Order: sequence, then structure tokens, then C-alpha cells
Amino acid sequence: MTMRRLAERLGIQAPSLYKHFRDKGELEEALAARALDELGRELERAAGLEMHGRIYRAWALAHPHLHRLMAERGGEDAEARAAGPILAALGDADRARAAWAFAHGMVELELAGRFRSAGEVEAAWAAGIRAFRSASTLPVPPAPAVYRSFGVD
Amino acid sequence: MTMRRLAERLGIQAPSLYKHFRDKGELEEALAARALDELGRELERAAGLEMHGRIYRAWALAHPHLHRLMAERGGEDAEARAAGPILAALGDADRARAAWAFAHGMVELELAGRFRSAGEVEAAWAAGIRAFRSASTLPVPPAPAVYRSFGVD
DNA sequence: GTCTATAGTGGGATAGAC
DNA sequence: GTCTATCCCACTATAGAC
Repeated sequence: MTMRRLAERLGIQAPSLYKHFRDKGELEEALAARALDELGRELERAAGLEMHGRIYRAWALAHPHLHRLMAERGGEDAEARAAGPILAALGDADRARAAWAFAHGMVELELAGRFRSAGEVEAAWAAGIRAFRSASTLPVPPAPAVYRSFGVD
Repeated sequence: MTMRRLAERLGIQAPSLYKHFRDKGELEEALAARALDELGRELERAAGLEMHGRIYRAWALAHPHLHRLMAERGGEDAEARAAGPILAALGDADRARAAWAFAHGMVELELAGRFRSAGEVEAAWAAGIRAFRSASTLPVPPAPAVYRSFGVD
């Protein structure tokens, strides 16, 4: 994103932007805050880790520049709002931050073309979601026998 | 990383780089391949998800530019090597890719200063590692009661 | 609040001599 | 394989008129 291109899309000249923002950094911060807010609103509209993952991915792929901005410039207030739904779904701040990192990484890698197919992307999302959903606070995972005794796996 | 700065650090002039690489992209690819190879070698020296996480983070924080390059330019061959140890530890390609995304995201967010303290970073790493370690292939997680009946939780 | 014009910077890439 | 010299472009930011 450059000041010229942004101005062009707004139908004004680039220098006019500097009447509204001191410099590019200030403008980026404002954009990031709005983006976080918008994403937070989207996330609030659905429940469940799977849905949050799908919403996050769809929103980020639709706004790749904002996705990156959101990560590197963040107002703490807007961030808290966006993080709310995920925190509620995971119930643990550390796990929520880990899940955020996972989602952020997934999108960046997909945007960089690091997956061979859409199927591969979706399988990785599913595997990650499964991991965070089933993560317990156990220091050691239960032995496979535990699951088998309940007729699953 | 700019051609000028790289040349300066090598003690030569920028145009000389173009005798070795056609353009900046080709140079970046070569750097990314070397980086992936080096990281892969580091990872091979230890076993276990926790250790891999620690090694990945330490290496990436020591080479932030290479870390980003590695993600956006990747030779598939070098990537396969670096991914080997993690795949071996997780036993599943999709989960390994998800774990890669998690690690990548964690480092990017830490580099962007998105964590308030080192403790917060480490707690998120631990939560993520825990999640990927304990992830089962169950489509639906067992109810909490399952765990409680075994005296854990 | 918008414009035109422009200063100043940094960076990718090439030409051609040695 | 290295150098000097240079071109060309994209970008941020400011000055000053309307």
C-alpha cells in the first residue's frame, strides 16, 4: 500500500492525505484499528473454533494487506475486541494467543503460495483447529488406550 | 535487505552481486534455501516438540530476515528437509504444516512486538506445543467427563 | 480540504572500463 | 569479478496557491 495508490482509490491526490494524518504510520495505525474492529465484529457473529477459523481465513484472504497491517501495527484496544471471541472459545489467554499465531501463520503461508493445493490448506486448518480444540491442560496426553476404551478411534 | 546493504556487508559494491545472481529474486531464493537447510540441520540435532519449538524460535529471532524469506520464497527441496524432523515428531503431514504455521506466526508476532512480555511469549509457545502434542485424530473431542473419570483434569 | 509542483531519499538494475 | 558511473523508478513528505 502506498500513499499514492490509496489516494487514487479515494479519488483525491496523495498530498491531501497529509491533511488528515501526520504521516504514513499514523494512517496505518488507524487502518489497523479499523481492520481489527471489523474482523472482531465478524468473529462475534459465529461461535465455535471451526467457524472462527473459516471467518478469519476468508476475511484475511479478502484483505491481505490489512491482515499484515493488523499484525504489525496494533492498537491494544481494538486488538482486545477482536481477540474476545477466540478467548471465549478457548477459555485460556495463552492458548488464544497461540491460536492467533496459528491463524496468522496459516494465512501468511497461504498468501505466500506455500501450499500446493487448496485441499492441503484446508487439511492443515482442520488439523490446527483440532489441536487447539482438543488441547487440555494436561502435562501429558492420555494414552491411546483411553480413547479406544470408549469405542472411538 | 537491500542489494546495497548486502554488498556493503560483503565488502564489495552492489553491482558486483549481479555477476553472481541474475536479479534480487534469484539471490533471495538461494538465501532461503540455505536458511531452510541450516534450520533443518539445527532441528535434526534434537528430538521432541518442545525442543523443536525452542530451536525454531531461537534460530528465527537470530535471523529475522531469513525467517521471513524462508517463508515467502521456498525451494521445495530444502523445505522438505527442514520439515522432516517436525513431520517425524508429529507423524502427520497436515498437523506438521499446521505446527509450522503456528511457529511461523509466533515468531512474526513476537518480532512485531505483539507480546507484552517474554513470559507471555513463552506461555503461548507452551500452549501451542501442548495443543499439537496432544492433538488426536478424533473428529469430536471426548467430553470433559472422560478425563475426570480418570482422575486427571 | 483539495490541488500543483517539487524536494529528497532509497533502491533495483545496467553499461562499460579494468 | 570487481569497479565507477549512471539511469530510472517508486515512494514519503512539504510548500504554497485556490
